[in-house]
Amino acid sequence: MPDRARRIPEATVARLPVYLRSLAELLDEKESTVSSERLAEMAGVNAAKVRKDLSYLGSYGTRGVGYDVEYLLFQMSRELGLTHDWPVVIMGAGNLGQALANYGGFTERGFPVAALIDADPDKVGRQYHGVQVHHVDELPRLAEEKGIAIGIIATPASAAQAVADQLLEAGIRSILNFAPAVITVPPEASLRKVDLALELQILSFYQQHAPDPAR
Amino acid sequence: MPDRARRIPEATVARLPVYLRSLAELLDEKESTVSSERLAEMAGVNAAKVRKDLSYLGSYGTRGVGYDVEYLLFQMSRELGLTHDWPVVIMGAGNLGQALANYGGFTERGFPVAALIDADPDKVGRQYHGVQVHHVDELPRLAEEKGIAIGIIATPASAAQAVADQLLEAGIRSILNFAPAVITVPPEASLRKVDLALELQILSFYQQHAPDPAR
DNA sequence: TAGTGTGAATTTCTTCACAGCG
DNA sequence: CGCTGTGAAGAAATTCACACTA
Repeated sequence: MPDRARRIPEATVARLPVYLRSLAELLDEKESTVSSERLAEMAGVNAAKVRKDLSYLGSYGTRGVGYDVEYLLFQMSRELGLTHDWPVVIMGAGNLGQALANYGGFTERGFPVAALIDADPDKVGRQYHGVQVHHVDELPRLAEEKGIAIGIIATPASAAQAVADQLLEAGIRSILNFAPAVITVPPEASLRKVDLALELQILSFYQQHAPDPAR
Repeated sequence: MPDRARRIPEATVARLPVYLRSLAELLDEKESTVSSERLAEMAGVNAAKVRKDLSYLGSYGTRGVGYDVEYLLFQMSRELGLTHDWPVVIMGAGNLGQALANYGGFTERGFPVAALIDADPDKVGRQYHGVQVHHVDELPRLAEEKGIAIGIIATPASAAQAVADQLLEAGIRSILNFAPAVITVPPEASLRKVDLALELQILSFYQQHAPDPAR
């Protein structure tokens, strides 16, 4: 266990990718250094938080100057494990699964879609955006062969837990769940969820409780 | 300002939709009451949290018995502002915008897609899944006429802030941002974000730091 | 001198534990 | 007696404020 002295708080981990994106922009603009203040503005947080967050990675700044963009970008990529690609598998070749396979953003950011999986024999063998649809039974083999470490659940809610179990069974312990269902995984696995309707419902709450109930 | 005595904490608001979904399931199964323990299990949290969260809505439980499923469902819907539909507009009729328009889950949960908006004249006038594409200039009129209160940003990152400003300009103060960019809105507006690649990067971090670095 | 790094203070969120009620 | 509702304790996250140094 890497129980390192300075474990990085969850809230910080969730912000690192935002900083990373900001740094990539700065590199594009040929900026060689950046202050916590500037980075905070770009990331939409405050400067104290940036400094605290970055301090968990190590002392990579220079007092009176700021942070070296390229060096910080490298250190952060390393910490996030983004120095190599992570092939992903998408479970469910329905509307959402197809859309995700079709979405270039994953591959572009180092998460190539290695396979789509569906239980429907009619879909198996097809291709979407160059990604082959396989049967569930192939999952363990594919996971092994293609070194898949992350599974994306894009099935109906009713199938989500079973599909999560199949992923775990195949040795895939990082799961991103798009199905509107609560799924549980053992503590050694990681689970993130994206629930579109839920986000809208949260907005609805604040809309409902807005000072001036516009409309 | 509704500075009511018991403001509901943000963390609680974010969980209410999960409880709501669980309650809907229970209603389906003809369960008339539910304990905090059972609800906690369904929502993937612990019972103390459920009770604390529900207590912000009022004292809707019965000691020794639990919560009346139907009554709690109603009170929660009301609090979340889900007793009526909230028409939404999707900004950007590209891959993602089309996929979202095509995704039935929104309408089904009370967020009908009233319009797609795109700047590209070639796309204006088309329909996707029965949703008409309009030009940006039409936004203020559409917002007014259709009572749109929520805007979904599905444009490239480079356009996201400008599009957010257009939404605010049109009186739409609740925004769900899918573009991989930080956008800022005035304090009276609400903003939620969904960033797919970011979620994968967070998973990558934990994968990287996993006890047994499977693969 | 400008801007980092970080203890300390503050706020927010979670969990505990039990009084109190149906 | 069982389960809610909630003060109080505890943990996590945020913000403050300033010593320190390149």
